[in-house]
Amino acid sequence: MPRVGLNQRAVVAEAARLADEVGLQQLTLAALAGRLGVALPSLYKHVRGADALIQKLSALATAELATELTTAAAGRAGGDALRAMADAYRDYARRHPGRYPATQRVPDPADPEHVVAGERAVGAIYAVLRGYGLTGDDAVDATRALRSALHGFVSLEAAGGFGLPREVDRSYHQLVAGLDVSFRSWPVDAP
Amino acid sequence: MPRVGLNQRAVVAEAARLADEVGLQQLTLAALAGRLGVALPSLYKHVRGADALIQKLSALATAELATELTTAAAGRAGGDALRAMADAYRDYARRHPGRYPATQRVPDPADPEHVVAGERAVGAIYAVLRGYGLTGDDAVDATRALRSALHGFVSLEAAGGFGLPREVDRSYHQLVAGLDVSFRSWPVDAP
DNA sequence: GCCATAAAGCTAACCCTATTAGCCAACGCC
DNA sequence: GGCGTTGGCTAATAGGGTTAGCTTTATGGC
Repeated sequence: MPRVGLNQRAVVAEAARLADEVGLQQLTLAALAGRLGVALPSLYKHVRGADALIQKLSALATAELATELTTAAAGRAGGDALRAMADAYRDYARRHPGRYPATQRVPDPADPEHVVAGERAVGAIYAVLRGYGLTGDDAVDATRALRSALHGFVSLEAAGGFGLPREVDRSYHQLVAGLDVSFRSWPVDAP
Repeated sequence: MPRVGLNQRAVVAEAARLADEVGLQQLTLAALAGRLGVALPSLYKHVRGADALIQKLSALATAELATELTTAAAGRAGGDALRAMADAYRDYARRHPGRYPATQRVPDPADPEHVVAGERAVGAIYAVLRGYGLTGDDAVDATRALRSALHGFVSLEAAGGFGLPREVDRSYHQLVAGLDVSFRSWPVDAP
């Protein structure tokens, strides 16, 4: 009986592909094992269990997203960088409907790769905000605002929450333009 | 053997309480049945199944949220109304960590109560935006932006996504202030 | 008051997923 | 070529959801 020759990387990579096809909720060890041509319990040689698998998938997706955000913002500044990054963000979420929700898991402190990926993603946002002259507490608030707006939009869109016929692209464009305006006069009012 | 005397309302209400305690993901028919002092299959006399239960829970939570948003905005206008509504939104999500995520399910078209609840919630937002002079497509875009920002913030907060020590209340306040600024000059740029 | 019927509960059985234990065989190294 | 490591397997357990079919309670018409 020849071996399939799996390792953790391959298992997680296939899990990511499967998640994108069927959705993160429907990602099941049974289906994954079937995909890999292996019996279900064999997966336990490579991952600790279902939860650990998703955590690893989160690390992978976060790293991918961080890279795409960084690339998008490279060589741009201010509103240009913001728009490019926002587009990259939404684009990733739409191309990877299964991986994207996994990126919202908080990184496992025991997984250095995961932690680094998370820092890279936040760092990319920070860099864009620096272009608006934001640092310190203001940058923290602005980062949270940006993440909230992008994540909120993208997840409502994925959930089918936008019923009306009005073009979603236009709405996203407006949202990002609104963020640009806000960041220009950040912090918006005195506490 | 005396009857417990359940009905769908009671089952869904208890499901909502349980979800708030253990999380929507951990809401299980088995646990719910135990709570209600009934065997698991008995629940099928009142709900079609696990998925239908969550959909009913979504209808309940959406109705509650719509009411709270409407109440918060009543008697206020402009930035005042926006802030009151945003506070009510986050407050609901924090008081009801299990119900809140259920509100993001798209309403079941076959459930008139659910549909109405969804319309009331969106209507409350629309009313606030009318205070900014927004109507038509602009209001659609602004509604999506507002929902995205609030939902994004609240769900990142619930997921523990805000690691830094910076006060979360302050960040939320800034986010809402930023929305206020944006809505004042909406639409932000020409398409 | 009585009985027919609908509704509310039950048990039993089945399927699917995750997990653990323990066995066996393939691969890699010396 | 032996031999340890390790990647795969089967079997078994537990938990959740679902369906079928039975029993008993409440209820309403007469």
